[in-house]
Amino acid sequence: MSKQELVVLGQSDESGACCPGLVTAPLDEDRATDLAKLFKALGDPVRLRLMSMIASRSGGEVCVCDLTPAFDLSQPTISHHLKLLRQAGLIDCERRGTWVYYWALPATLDRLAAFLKASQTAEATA
Amino acid sequence: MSKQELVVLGQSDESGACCPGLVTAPLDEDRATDLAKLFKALGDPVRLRLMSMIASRSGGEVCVCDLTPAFDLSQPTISHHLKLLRQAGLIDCERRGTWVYYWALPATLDRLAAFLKASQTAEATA
DNA sequence: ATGTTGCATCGATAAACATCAATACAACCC
DNA sequence: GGGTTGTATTGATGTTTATCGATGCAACAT
Repeated sequence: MSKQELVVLGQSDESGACCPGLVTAPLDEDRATDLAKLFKALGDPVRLRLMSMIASRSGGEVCVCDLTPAFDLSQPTISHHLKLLRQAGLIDCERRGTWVYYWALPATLDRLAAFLKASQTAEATA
Repeated sequence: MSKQELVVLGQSDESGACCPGLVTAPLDEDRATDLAKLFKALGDPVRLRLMSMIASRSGGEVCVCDLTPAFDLSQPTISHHLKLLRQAGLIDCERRGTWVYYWALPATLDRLAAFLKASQTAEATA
């Protein structure tokens, strides 16, 4: 029994076929534009913390009401950052009664990880 | 309710991540600020392509004179992006005669990769 | 219905950013 | 020296972004 891997949802494959990897070959313009949006979404401390707070709930969702008070920012600002993360495909949400719950979309994170992971293989000295 | 993805990965984690990882625990503010700078540096299509062009030269360096003509941008703009990548610790450079050569700093890429890689391990319970 | 609470959207503003032309600098060549 | 080439810096400009207060909307409670 070695590694078993089960991925649901659109993303086809991991580090190898689908995406070249940052180090394996120069990125073409389209892929660069696409991936840069993801990096940019994570390129803000508030969003990175939000993403981490959401993704570290392994089982599932976080209520916005648990996220907002963790920051010294207004509620609309947090809402705005959550929207950006959602537009980037990193998280999704659903309203349940009065509250809105967010959860991570691991496929997108995996895509980034795979893209960067190839970096390690090329430079043998890590 | 919406479908949650289920990712099972039997990898034996030898990445030796020094840092928590995005999914393992909520990021504290300092680490978030620090890592966000890296993501932001890669969050521009031009810089991402530059980074890829530089890093994909596994053995070594790229002359700026090879980078600039690959873009439809002015030379100062490319120079500016290279500076940002350098300030982020992703690349370094050296002048050799008339030309300036850039190379990737894999340790920084590895840090990002390790940070994201942990994302894949945590989704186990659904 | 009326009020209350949780969250999103709108409009405004100040800061950050990408970009360029012009210029400066550094190293070479003659 | 003077001229040329490669790269960085400067200054300006238009665009994007982070942030807020005010407001809107949805779901509950009474």
